[in-house]
Amino acid sequence: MPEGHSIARYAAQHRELLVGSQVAVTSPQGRFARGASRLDDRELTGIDTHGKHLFYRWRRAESLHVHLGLYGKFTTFHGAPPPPTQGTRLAMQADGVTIYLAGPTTCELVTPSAEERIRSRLGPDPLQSGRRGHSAAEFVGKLSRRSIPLGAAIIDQAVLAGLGNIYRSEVLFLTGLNPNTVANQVPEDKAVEIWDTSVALLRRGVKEGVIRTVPRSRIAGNQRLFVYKRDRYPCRRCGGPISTGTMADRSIWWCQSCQSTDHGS
DNA sequence: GCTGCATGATGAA
DNA sequence: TCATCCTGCAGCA
Repeated sequence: MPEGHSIARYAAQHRELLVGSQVAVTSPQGRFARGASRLDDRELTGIDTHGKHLFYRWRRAESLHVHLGLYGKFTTFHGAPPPPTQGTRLAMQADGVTIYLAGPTTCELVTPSAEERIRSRLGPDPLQSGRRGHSAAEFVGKLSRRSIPLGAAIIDQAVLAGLGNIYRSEVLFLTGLNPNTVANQVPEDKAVEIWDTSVALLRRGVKEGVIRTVPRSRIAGNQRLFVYKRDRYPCRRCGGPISTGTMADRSIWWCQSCQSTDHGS
């Protein structure tokens, strides 16, 4: 679930439900007990995101930094919540709403300087496109300094913050780029296209709550993607085979003929 | 009931 | 490049 669009949705939902309220914060599991006690009964003043990272702001307290990793999940309950499970790291309650957090990679308090260190390692976030530090130009610059394969570069959060393993395959298909292309060999106009495509896809993901890259009119059943995990099916565009391999330690899929290394020139 | 895998990231080697 | 951490569930017996 959690690529950048999911994080943005959680942030929006939690803003709606909790910002402006005094929040009862606990750690039923106990692993965040100390942090929870520092936040308990404080007012939540805002929530910011950067790629897959969440930062919760409180009146007179350090920020809460959450990263869901591969398994982390928030669950929201209106009214009486079920008892927390053994895995419930964090519980936030206010105004009849309860939010549980289970399985995060990170759930910690951060000082402003610690947050700065985290953010300084992150590239531009397509969902913040237009804000300072989050532009196509920033992305193009970072991409041009990498001599790793493009398929590895665009899920490197230091290059582009927010894309995960599904989006990387889909973005490269939609831009017609082969994942094996060396990042710094990508022409600038194609790099800008990667950024613009990421912006559009992530925004759609935020709006719809699922990752969909295939236009609605072409969707058969619930098949929403062009290439991700589709190596047993023909390419939706050319009918050719979908290739798969491992890149940056994770599986990747692409169409050999639609995604030519020389980008069709 | 068990195994392996997954939309993530880190740190050691 | 690999082991590791965390949870949930599909697939298989």
